[in-house]
Amino acid sequence: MMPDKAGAKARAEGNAAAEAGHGGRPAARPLYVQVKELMRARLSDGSWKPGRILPSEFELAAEFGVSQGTVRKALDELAVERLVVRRQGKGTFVAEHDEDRALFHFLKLLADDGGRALPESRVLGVKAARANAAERAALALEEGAKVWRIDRLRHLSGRPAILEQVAAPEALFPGLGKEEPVPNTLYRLYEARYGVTVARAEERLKAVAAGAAEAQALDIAPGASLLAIDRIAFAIDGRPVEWRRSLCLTDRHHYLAELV
Amino acid sequence: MMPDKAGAKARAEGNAAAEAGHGGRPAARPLYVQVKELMRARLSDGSWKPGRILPSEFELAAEFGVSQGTVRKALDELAVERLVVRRQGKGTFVAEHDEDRALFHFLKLLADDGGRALPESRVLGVKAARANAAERAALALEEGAKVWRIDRLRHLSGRPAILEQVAAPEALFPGLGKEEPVPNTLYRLYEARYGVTVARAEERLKAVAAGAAEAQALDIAPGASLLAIDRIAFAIDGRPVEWRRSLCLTDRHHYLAELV
DNA sequence: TAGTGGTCTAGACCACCAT
DNA sequence: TGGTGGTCTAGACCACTAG
Repeated sequence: MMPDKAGAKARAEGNAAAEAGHGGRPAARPLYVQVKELMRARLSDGSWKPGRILPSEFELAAEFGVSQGTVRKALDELAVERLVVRRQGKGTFVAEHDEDRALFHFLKLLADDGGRALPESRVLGVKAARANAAERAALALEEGAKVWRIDRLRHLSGRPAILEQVAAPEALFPGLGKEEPVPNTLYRLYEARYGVTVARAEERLKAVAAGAAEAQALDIAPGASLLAIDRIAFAIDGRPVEWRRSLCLTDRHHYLAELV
Repeated sequence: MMPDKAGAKARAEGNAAAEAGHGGRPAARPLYVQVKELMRARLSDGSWKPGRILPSEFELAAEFGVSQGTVRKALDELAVERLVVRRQGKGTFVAEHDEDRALFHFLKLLADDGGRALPESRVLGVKAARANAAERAALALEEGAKVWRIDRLRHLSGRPAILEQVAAPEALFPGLGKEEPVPNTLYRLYEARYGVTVARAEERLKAVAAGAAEAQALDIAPGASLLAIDRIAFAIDGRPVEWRRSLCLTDRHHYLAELV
């Protein structure tokens, strides 16, 4: 543990406790924030892989030279961010995009009757291309950078309901387009195959009119209203790693948002 | 403080500290959760009014017969729920729907260029009526209960953009329809005039086609795509207190959602 | 200077889980 | 039975605010 300012020497010599809490340490950023960032870095760089168990709070405290309570506060906040999962009596684990989380945590579209229909996908096409301006802006890419574009049609309750184009940087996901088959839950693939964990996302919604091709794919009339969802997904370190645009039929489904 | 099970007598006699943390108390629900619920009740029943300062953590701890750390944990969670606001060096305050929060915290519609245009309202009509089936379902009302219905047109960036109907139970807001004028920020009125604090809300979104009357009000073509937002607002105690349906033009605006 | 919330530590006991 | 996270207390010092 290397704190921001003073106290580093004392800490390195093993009397961290005496310095950190009770002593006259200036502490630019709170200790628990520093511990949290160190742990976040391990989650981000692959030192702690998804699904694996973390050292116990006391072990982490000893390693970082802080008290168990400080480690706990850092872990609490990582748990709120869903980067780790606590299981009483067992330990603390690195969060994983299991099938359920991948499918439902980031998919806010529900059936009007309350059910969650399984969103099965049919891939319409996969190709690599130079990123266009919108993709470069969303993904913070340089001019000339390449992306994979995946077009697919997803079904809800057995009916075509979501027409979707996914754009992902080729540099981050080499060979993604050659995966056979492209799985239904891309985030699991990003995590397992490329070590990229999607931690959060931003979605921007608009109501738009269906174009001719979209109408045909979704089996609706041209000009019908569709819910357009633009999503940017961010990795643990905050980098944007995927951009997708989904056109959704909302005659029997709706998008649910909770405001606190 | 009346804990769930055992320890009540000891606590009432003043040695709560000895019993609660170190003793053999079974503790069905954690102490801090019980403290939190007690404080939530005070916020809900008007004992602690919006804007007022709370007793200090030590005073609350003494009153409830727990340690300051336990009160702190309860307050931390209430702060996450935005029911209280902490200000270092000053104290902890009951959260208030100030102009900004009322306008922007629950309004997720942003201009595409990133600006937040002030949503000015023009009231089209206010009337009392028996709640229809949809309103009864959303607001958990009995057959025959009455609601106020407020129709209004809201402008964003100077253009008509949101056509909205608000439904609020008459029993909860007597005389609401006679307020002159009906203010732009209803939640502030609910709070200041009726003691009802909106704590959270659920929104369900769909893309719909504009009807003739809607198209005229919004100055668009009939059949154009609109974003329909159904919102149910809940008070601190969890009761639904308002239902509103907003039809939004999204050609220059979008709805922003964050997924964690 | 006094009071408040914010951080940090230390140590106790509980509930849960695997063995 | 031993180890884990979960709760609770106690007491210290810091940073901020106000008089």
